[in-house]
Amino acid sequence: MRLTTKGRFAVTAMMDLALRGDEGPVALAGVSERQRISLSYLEQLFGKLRRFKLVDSVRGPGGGYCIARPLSMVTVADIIRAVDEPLDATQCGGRENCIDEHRCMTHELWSTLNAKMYDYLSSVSLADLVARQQEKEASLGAATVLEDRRIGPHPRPRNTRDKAAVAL
Amino acid sequence: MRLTTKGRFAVTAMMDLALRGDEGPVALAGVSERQRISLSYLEQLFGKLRRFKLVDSVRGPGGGYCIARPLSMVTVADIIRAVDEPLDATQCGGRENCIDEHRCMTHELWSTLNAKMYDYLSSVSLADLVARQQEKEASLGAATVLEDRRIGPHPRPRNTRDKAAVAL
DNA sequence: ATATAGTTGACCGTAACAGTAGGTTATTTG
DNA sequence: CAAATAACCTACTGTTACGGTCAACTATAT
Repeated sequence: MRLTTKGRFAVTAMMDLALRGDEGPVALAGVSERQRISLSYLEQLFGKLRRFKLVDSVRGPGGGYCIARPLSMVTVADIIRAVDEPLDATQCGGRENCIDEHRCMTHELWSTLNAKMYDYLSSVSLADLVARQQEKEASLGAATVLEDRRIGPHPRPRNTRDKAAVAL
Repeated sequence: MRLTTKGRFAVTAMMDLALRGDEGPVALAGVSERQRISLSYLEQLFGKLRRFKLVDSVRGPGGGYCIARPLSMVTVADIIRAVDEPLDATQCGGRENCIDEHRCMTHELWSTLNAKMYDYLSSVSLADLVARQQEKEASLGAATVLEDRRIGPHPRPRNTRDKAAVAL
């Protein structure tokens, strides 16, 4: 399991979707500006997330992405696996540094570590992250963090019931 | 905490040292052949390990490296920290993707993961790995894994009491 | 004196990451 | 229908780190 900003970006973007998922599809342009992530880069990441069935896409005006399952069924491990393709680059995949047919002396060490990381990231779902985030916002009394930062007129399409940009 | 083959190589090499540490300094040339790791690469790694005081070096014929502390006082985390310099590249170090002065929504997620990885790797010492390895060898009845694979004549210097190449 | 072996620094090819740019296709709205 | 929107796709860039090589140097033991 590899850990890079790629995976972090993906989790952050999925969080953004989760927090405003009930307003219909979320456009990447919005995610890009709120989370300060390059739009084209997001498009690449969401291409992968879509191929892994973690999100559904809606094309055309008012379109965007929706999370494809209940938030409690999407774990951080799922997201990272989707974008950071080679899941277990951490281990010598049988060959490579493993001597002869014996497993290398440290083989178990790495596979155990891998499992521990995977266990943790699998234990955290988007629902958990959303709950944690809302808790934080409530205690701060501030809705600023997730405000819409778009500069232009960019009128929200359709479902903008302007339920306040705050939360779920 | 980054995980790469660099760290794996370093741990493997330290294991090699640990397993024959009582025969005096261990030359990198031997480690290189036994563990199939490029000598020059090992030299780089051990330069770092030495600067982090994890090993002591002895120059000249019969020289090599010794582990600088009791095996139980050297953890895998120590080794990885020494060679994979930027310890916590996993987190946004305060800036970078963290929005405004607020910590980004996923900040805690990553720092918790980091702590979990660190906890595990800190809980495993070279003494543990050595014990595990000897157990494995005993049950296999095979001493082949750690045999000296040098091809040339390369006579062992000094302390070669030929205590059998097997173990501690 | 000579061979050994650690020490240092420069260098190289590859691959992955992070990001950019341009285009195409589908869908909604006026 | 036409125009705007936004997903989709491909190719390309610049940077970084990894994995590894090479050559020169210094200290030490025989």
